Amino acid sequence: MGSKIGSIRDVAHESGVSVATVSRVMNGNTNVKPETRQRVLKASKRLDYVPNPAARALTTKRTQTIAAIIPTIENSVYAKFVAAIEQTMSKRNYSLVLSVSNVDDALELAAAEKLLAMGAEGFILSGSSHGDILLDLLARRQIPFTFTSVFDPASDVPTIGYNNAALAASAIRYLAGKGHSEIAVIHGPLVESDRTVARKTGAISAGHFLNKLHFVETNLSVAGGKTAVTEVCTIHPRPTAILCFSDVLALGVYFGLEVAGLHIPTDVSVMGFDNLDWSKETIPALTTIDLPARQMGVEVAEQLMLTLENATPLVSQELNGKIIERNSVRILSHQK
Amino acid sequence: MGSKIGSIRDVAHESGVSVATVSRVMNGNTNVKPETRQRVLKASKRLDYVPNPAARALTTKRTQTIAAIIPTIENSVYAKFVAAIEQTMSKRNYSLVLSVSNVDDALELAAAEKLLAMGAEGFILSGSSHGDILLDLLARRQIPFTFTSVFDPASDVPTIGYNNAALAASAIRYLAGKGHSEIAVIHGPLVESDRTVARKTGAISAGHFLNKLHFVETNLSVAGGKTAVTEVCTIHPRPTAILCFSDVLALGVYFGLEVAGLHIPTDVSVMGFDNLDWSKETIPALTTIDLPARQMGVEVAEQLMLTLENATPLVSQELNGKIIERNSVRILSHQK
DNA sequence: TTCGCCCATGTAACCGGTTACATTTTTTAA
DNA sequence: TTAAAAAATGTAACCGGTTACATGGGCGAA
Repeated sequence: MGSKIGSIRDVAHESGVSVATVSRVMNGNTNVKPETRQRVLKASKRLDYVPNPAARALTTKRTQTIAAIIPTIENSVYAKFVAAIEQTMSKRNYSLVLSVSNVDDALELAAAEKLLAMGAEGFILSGSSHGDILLDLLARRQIPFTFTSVFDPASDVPTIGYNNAALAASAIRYLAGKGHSEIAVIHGPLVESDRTVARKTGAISAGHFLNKLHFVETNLSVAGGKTAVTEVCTIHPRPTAILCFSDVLALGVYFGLEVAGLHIPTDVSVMGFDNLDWSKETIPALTTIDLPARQMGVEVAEQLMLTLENATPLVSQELNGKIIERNSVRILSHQK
Repeated sequence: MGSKIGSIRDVAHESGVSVATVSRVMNGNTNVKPETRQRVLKASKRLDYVPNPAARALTTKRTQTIAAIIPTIENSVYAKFVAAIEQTMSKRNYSLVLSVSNVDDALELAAAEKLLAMGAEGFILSGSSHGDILLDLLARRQIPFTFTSVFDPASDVPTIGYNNAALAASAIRYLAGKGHSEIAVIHGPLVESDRTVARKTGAISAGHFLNKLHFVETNLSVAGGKTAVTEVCTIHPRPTAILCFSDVLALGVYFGLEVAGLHIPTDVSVMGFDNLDWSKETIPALTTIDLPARQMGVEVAEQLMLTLENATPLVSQELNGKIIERNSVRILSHQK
């Protein structure tokens, strides 16, 4: 009935050594005679001993916990990202605490304070626009943190991600290269995401020589993409291509165009952003931009762990997205 | 340059009171004179003081951390579930540590040990089939835990979820009621999910009076659903309805049927499971079974927190799924 | 005025690890 | 054989909170 959880002193007593030796065994310290080690291991197994993480954290000042604040895991690419972070950290016995929501600086700050009060040693933030109070807080406490999903060599904060503006620009250029000059761009709320803003900026910069670029803002969801189509259809002349800043939107567009009786890519070309798992399965298969979400998760997790262990500084890193050509974009014949 | 993080003694010194008083203020204890409280609050703000969670956990023996082990967050309904858990716990200052992967008992055990060593006080497990070693471990340590996504009043472990067998049976009955008697059922790997097994069992029990029920096992993904269609099309006579044990599969089926040149619901009816956000947007809108993923997350989080605080026992709870009729299932006229 | 009680506050032990330093044991070298 | 060096192990302080218990001040009742 020993319901009490065993402590290191119990193990020490049980195996007839001191607590220091037990501690050494538990931490893989080499200066322990093999047979002593065995004895301790046996005893700790017998007592079901697990070192108390709070006690350990108290002395070592390490919690092995990293926080991530992300906008949502419910759809899209964040789930992939989070899964990669979790896997990478779990390999090295770190844990991830997650907080969802960063549309609002105040909410994000509150979440961060909570995460901090839980012992998070490092922070993963999404995008590059965050409240000064939060950034100050992290700086004061000397908490390492990175921005993700963006790459900006000019930022003081390390950024690990891709160049959203350049990627959007390349998408526009790709479509232009296929002969499209009337292009609609569907995107999620600008106020919620600096990445969306960057993509829009990039699109504009690449699109100024085109007839027209039409931006349609909608909810970042399948439903949002679907309803945006009706707005696109009111444009004259009707755009020959729709660029969606997310595959999720593109899926909505597929359904919206079906409702409108428009065929992809014969009547309208569609291009996505993200390269989610299913995007190659749509009919027609979706031409999109592959974002290295998984790689980004691995990268950010690894850098943060390294920094926490060796105090090496975090470094910005650009990950490359690339256009995946499939069948949803048509070459405009009258253009060639 | 006071880079050192302030401790409670610093705050005590700064505000000219004892550590006990500071502690009382930080914990909202009432026995503190208002003006003293103010003085302490000021000082702690000035020093950017945040109580060390490890030290607190060490004495209180509470970490306010709950672990969840889920099969995947990458698609489907788990993301919703996790988001709900996180939100619910975050309101009460609990944190969620997540581990992804439970296809394998050994892996799951390893994950659980890690989570335990990180101080998880409660566990959320998915489904009802888990290794005995894990269950013993949790029992020995007296860690409260629940099975989720299933409801089974006969289980010794509290289950919070829905009755998978009954739901699948009701889906079959629904289709049969619409005149379908040749039904294909597409589902993910049986070995990976006892919920899938339960659904299959339920479908069989409700379907024994039908001409035929054809089960097709595939990957639990859009791609899996799509490829399963080709197998369904080889069945003679061709099933008039396809029941998918996940909306994700159903989406794949939509694309697969499009490839096969079959129209929904004219040629084939399709029914899903989950009621993901986008399922009402498909063309035709998907008839499916709504699973209360969000509610399940809230429920399990709340129960666990309650149990940890008041030692109230966990109780099984059935959440009701229900059929959402939309336009992807046709009434077979020759049947009426 | 004095006793007793309550409220506010302080003192110090304790939680369970880690680790610097001290001590004992073993090995190496002369 | 013995001193010195190296290896193994032990002792106890410390991390930063919480809290039981001790103390002291203010006030009402007698």
